[in-house]
Amino acid sequence: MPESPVEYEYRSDFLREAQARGLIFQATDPEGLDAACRAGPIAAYIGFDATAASLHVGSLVQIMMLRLLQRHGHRPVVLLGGGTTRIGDPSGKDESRRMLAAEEIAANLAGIRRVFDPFLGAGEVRFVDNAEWLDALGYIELLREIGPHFTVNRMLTFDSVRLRLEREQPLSFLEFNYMILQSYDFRELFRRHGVRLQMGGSDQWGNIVSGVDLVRRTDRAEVWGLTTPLLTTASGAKMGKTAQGAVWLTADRLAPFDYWQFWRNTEDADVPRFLRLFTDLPLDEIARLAALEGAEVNDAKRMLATAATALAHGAAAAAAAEAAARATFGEDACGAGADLPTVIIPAAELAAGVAAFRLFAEAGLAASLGEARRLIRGGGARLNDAVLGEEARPVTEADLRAGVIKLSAGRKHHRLVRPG
RNA sequence: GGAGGGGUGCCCGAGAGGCUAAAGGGGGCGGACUGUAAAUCCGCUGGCGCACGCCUACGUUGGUUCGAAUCCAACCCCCUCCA
Repeated sequence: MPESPVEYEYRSDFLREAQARGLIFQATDPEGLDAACRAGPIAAYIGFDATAASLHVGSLVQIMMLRLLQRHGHRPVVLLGGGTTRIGDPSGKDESRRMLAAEEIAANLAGIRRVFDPFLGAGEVRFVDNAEWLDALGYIELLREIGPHFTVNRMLTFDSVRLRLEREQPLSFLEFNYMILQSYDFRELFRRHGVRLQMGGSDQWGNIVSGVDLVRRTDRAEVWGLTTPLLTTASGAKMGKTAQGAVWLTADRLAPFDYWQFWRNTEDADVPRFLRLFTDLPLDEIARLAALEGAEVNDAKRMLATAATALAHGAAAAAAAEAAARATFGEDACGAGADLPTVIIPAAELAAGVAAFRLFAEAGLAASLGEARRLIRGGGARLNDAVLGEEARPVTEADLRAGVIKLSAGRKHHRLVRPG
């Protein structure tokens, strides 16, 4: 990992705000970059590999960075890694990933592409797939043209490589090449679209610096790199992982209600930082919220949750999630919030009677039937707000209240079941 | 190339023929307390209509045994020392 953030007083609007919000970890040549940003609109990119069909909170800092760039009148470019995904980035990973099939990558690309719409849809944004040039690249051609500019000595010193070696984990030659291709991407984007800045997580520093070097050597042009800090919660946990899986940014993977809940449950100590990073709220407003203490922090958490959810799912969905939360957790909790995530189960199934543990698993409140059983055994499962005592208690139409059944796993996880 | 040591569940790590679905910790989930927070305390933590039982799991493959994470063989990978 890079040692320390670069302390530099930025003067361009974009970088100043990025810095104030805590989005900047380090940059190559901060002065030069700052000057370029002040001179006029700059095109900057961040790459996203297609390892899954959607993106989760782990990528949110990058997305917010592009959004901020766009808001300041610059030109965001989203590089989709249709080509590099076939290699696999070793950065920050102890083990090689399994190789993805071409169809899988194609499907993932389409899914990821959609994630950006709510965040960047308001302005200009360019999407580029590096398969466009990487697929056509010949091996000998690449070696001759790019190879001379990389020394193995140097490559071995980069964290992505070094850590894998130190941790006794194999690094395949395939992965070893990743940094070269990412550098090639930067140069290609510079040549094709005038991109002069690559941003990314701090684990990308080595790859980014390589690209900057390559462009300088072969094109004798000045381009820059900028990284965002690696985010952990105040208690030190990696961000965005829950038992049910990652905190996804799209509704098909994680209901807006649950997304809202994720932010609502932020630790106190993280609230000001998250407000700056993950919302567009003005900094002076955030300063006011950050000053709240004790139970009042909850007001700030609600603001955070609603603002963050609005960015990913739209203002309406965010408001609905907030309303559902009020109905579910508030003083006047009337039981079933109408906007809780709803699961449809076949009416016939309900007519025949479903074992409670099975229903919990089907509703997504437990990862397996066994987990559902344990949940009920432990007294954490409720049906229409009444604690379930028996795992296999049959659930039938008789349990419908106003057409739905409310299931709860613990205080925080709720689902409505509707026959259909 | 030679000699030692090692690869265990989501992670770290103990176990050295049956009492082992595998100690302990971390993480996660649930409960209590709270402010839908943190800290703390308690419980749960492979799958299966599951008190029985069956299946899967201790690098891989094969073997010894009534019985193997534990013994043997070959192979793969990692570490240390020597060359």
